[in-house]
Amino acid sequence: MSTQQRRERERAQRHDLILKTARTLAESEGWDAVTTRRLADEIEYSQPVLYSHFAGKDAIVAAVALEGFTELAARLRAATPADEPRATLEGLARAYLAFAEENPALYDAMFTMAVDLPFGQDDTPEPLRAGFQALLSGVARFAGRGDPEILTEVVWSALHGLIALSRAGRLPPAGREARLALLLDRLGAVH
Amino acid sequence: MSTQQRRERERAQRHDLILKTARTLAESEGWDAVTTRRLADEIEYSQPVLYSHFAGKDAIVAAVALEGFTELAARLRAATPADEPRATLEGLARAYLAFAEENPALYDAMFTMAVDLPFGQDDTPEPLRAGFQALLSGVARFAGRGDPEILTEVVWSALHGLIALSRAGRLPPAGREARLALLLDRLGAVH
DNA sequence: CTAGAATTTCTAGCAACGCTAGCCTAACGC
DNA sequence: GCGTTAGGCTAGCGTTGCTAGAAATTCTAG
Repeated sequence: MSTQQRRERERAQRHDLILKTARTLAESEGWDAVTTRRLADEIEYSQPVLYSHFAGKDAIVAAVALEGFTELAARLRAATPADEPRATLEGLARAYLAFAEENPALYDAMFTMAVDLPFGQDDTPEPLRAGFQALLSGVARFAGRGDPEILTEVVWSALHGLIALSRAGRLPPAGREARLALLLDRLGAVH
Repeated sequence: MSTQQRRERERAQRHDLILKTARTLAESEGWDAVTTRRLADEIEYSQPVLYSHFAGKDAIVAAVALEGFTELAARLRAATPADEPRATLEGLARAYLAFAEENPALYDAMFTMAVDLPFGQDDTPEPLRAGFQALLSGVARFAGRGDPEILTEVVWSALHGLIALSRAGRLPPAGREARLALLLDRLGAVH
């Protein structure tokens, strides 16, 4: 009985090793470098073991993305709310932008690659729900008469848009703070 | 002399045929279906001819994306400005969203795939410049005291964010109009 | 009209990708 | 200590983007 427990523990460790390696590799050399061969090589196992843990490469990316949502949610919860609406939103926005900037590959996995992570449905994975909830509970503080969910979705969209366009080289880096200030002015006021 | 002109004309036609076929195929079956073999098959030539027109598959996607920017610019210019700021922004926003909705694969090529189309730099291709300019000239009408470029960038980011998150299934379709209304309220007011 | 030259197009194949069948080894339970 | 079983590995399939070199076509000139 105990040997089986040890095996399961070792399997769990290898499971985490795969995810950790995939993430590290993606962050340092980009997702293109994360091939099944390269990944197998890094963890010092052969390719087929990957498929005993995950259904395929997409599933690995999706699992990494889920980790990302958990971390993002934690970052957003750690953004301490201020007294004023605008300052509260600023804290959330800066936490969100910092997360995306510090973990570009992870953010890509969450929003650009892992398209088939359902959201806003019954079978939405818990980490995704937690991520939205963390943003929502912050935004709800200054939603005023409006629907806090709608406001949260718009805030989220705007932040994601800033990141996506910046990353694609469509927005000049110089105007970063000015764009954020404008966004906070417009969305951080109680209506 | 005339035979060379005919050849150049034929080459140009085939050039356009490749782009048209790639775009149609992408729009109907997704970019995954656009392989060099499939594309060669559709235009009834062999693979290597593709490489006599474009440096590689990425270059084909980039060329399709450029077409997209030209069309998007036209759509935005066609959005007739209204007297009120909010209505003007609404026209632009609806034109932008409609374009993205009607040409999902094209929009993907423009913003998700063709990452190496430089922007905001000296060597920015003309269609990209035109696209931003079309949005800018509309937004500038109600920029108020603020920097119209910054406002344009934020508007653009917000719209792109809405599209990107919606497409990834991250935003419930039901709230579409509500999100747009909120966005117009906040960004379409003169400050 | 024909022979040689030049250009264009195709056939065939390379390396790398995600993924899998089937053998082989090693650990386990009795 | 031995048969059984679980797990990992080798080898290979089909597909991808891309390219070298042969084949075919078109043009030029006598």
